[in-house]
Amino acid sequence: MFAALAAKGHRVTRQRRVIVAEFARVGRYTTAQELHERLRTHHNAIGLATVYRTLEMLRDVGAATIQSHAKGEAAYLFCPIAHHHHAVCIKCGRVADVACRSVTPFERALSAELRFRPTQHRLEFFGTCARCS
Amino acid sequence: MFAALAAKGHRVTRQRRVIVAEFARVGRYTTAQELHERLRTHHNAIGLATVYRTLEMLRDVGAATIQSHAKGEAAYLFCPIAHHHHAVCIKCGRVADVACRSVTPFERALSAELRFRPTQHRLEFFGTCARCS
DNA sequence: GTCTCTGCAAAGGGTTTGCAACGCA
DNA sequence: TGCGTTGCAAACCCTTTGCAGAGAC
Repeated sequence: MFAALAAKGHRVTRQRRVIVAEFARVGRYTTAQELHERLRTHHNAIGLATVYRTLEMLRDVGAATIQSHAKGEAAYLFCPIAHHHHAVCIKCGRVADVACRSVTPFERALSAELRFRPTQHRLEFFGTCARCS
Repeated sequence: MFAALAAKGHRVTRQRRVIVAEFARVGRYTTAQELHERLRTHHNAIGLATVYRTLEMLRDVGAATIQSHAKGEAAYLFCPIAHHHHAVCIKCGRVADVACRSVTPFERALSAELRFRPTQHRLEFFGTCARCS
């Protein structure tokens, strides 16, 4: 994970370690503001701008995804693994990773019917997780 | 479409007709600012706040979806029909509607393996449309 | 006639930026 | 030592809000 940073010429600093650790611990979509607040609480004062810059950097190296559903703050999810999908719990917000499968036939239909050439897709499920059911 | 407004106690005004017409014409994700600019160009000066309020109202009556992928502005898509998916062209931005199918087996697997109870999903394809290929 | 809508401008608030000090590599 | 990073605060800019006049029904 940190190796990916170095590979892109980014440095591994104390702040980045702390932010990434906390970000990974959250396990759901979170905002820069919330992360900043959590770090303040944990006695690791880190500038808000640094949190924003770090999240943006993580996105750049493919270790985070952004999604601002509604107006207001942008939500980031720590997500360092390759292509897959998400099952988002609408009660607790926790996000489970789900392997990608069975979208291919759908894509084939797209090509045939619309002459649309799919190169990427995004699939998210919303519902209730085991704990919240 | 306008009937849905009346049904929810909204009024059909000149501004709303113009905004909806232009919004529907766009055929891709667009922003309040862009819509406002297009209307200004077309000699239909309408306040920016009115554009924002109208988009929000359309979302309320289920005729628009919002999605702010990146930072900055929120993107709205005119989308007055029931559940379906989108095929977004990464070159011209045009969005084609795609009927929903073949996600059910995936959902069943989710229930079985994660004890996650899916109630909703969102699927989007990105690629090149017929015109841009 | 009533109650909603519009336009304007100001307020609000999340995000970015400039710059000097700091600290990985 | 060199160059990326941090922190602070100010700047930005998208979005919302307050209010008086206009308009839908």
